[in-house]
Amino acid sequence: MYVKQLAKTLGVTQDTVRHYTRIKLLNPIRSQHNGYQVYTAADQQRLKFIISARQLGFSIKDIQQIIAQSEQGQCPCPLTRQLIAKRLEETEQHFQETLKLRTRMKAAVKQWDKSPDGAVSADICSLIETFVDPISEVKNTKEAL
Amino acid sequence: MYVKQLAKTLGVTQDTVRHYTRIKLLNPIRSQHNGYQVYTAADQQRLKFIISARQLGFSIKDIQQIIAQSEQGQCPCPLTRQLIAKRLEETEQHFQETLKLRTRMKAAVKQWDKSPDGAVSADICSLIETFVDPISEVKNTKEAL
DNA sequence: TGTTGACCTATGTGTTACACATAGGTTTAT
DNA sequence: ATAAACCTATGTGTAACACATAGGTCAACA
Repeated sequence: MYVKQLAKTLGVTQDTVRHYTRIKLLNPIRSQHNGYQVYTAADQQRLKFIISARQLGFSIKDIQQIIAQSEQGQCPCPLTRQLIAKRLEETEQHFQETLKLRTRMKAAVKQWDKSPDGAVSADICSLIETFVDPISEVKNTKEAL
Repeated sequence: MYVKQLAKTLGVTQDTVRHYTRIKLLNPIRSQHNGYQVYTAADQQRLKFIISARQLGFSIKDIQQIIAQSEQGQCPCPLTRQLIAKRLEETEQHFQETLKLRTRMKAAVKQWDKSPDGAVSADICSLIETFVDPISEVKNTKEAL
């Protein structure tokens, strides 16, 4: 099976398959005939696993670790539990930040809907420069009390 | 003012200042005396603007465009409105994806809390391989009706 | 058998927004 | 003059691929 076929079968891009191959997550065989990478059923199973793990938020390095441990005959489940706990924390963090950013952006759009374009002054963009984040405003107000 | 001072004044890292300098977002002067980058008040104002814009979700390329337009004597506000609309869409997308990922991860942790470590079988990690996403399950169930 | 054109592949480079590591210059005290 | 502390510039690394390029392969057709 060549790269295109494998990629199509599992619903990823060829570049993704090639990327995993470059970093040795997949280990196809070089065709003596034409130099192409030939993927076996084992590679396909491996790729399927990688996709599942990626969907659960594991990084590629996580996956490499998990696979390595599994290949050494050890049960990787404890490692998996430990890794996902860490990743979940990060995702939570990231989620909160994204939420805040979204809120801030919406506030800006709303504020700007009522603001005229600024004059070309010494400033760069008056919209951006005069925007006041309601969130930090509330915080600062509270702190000032 | 050298890089350290500027960075400290505006609360960013020296690497950030250097990065902006490398990509010409900041344009300090080379000291003839020692080859160091010397930042002026204009650079400081510029950096302040960049920080504000970054907090609103603009990419560095966005900021480059906005500044370029401003420097050409044009009011960048219409561009700014247009760009934030696009970025907000992206952030919304990203937010939804992060939310879904978080949900999925939490579901996995919950499911795994009740699962024993799998046996070392032909599989790589039974936890990951047997995880069933409740979200897509619901979806598939609905579709099957 | 030779050749054309469609299709496929491998590999190098680009992407984002910086962080980190290295090597070496500067400054101040001695 | 010299040593220690501090500062700087610059090259490289990061995550997870996407994109562009160059060239090989294969089936059909002459």
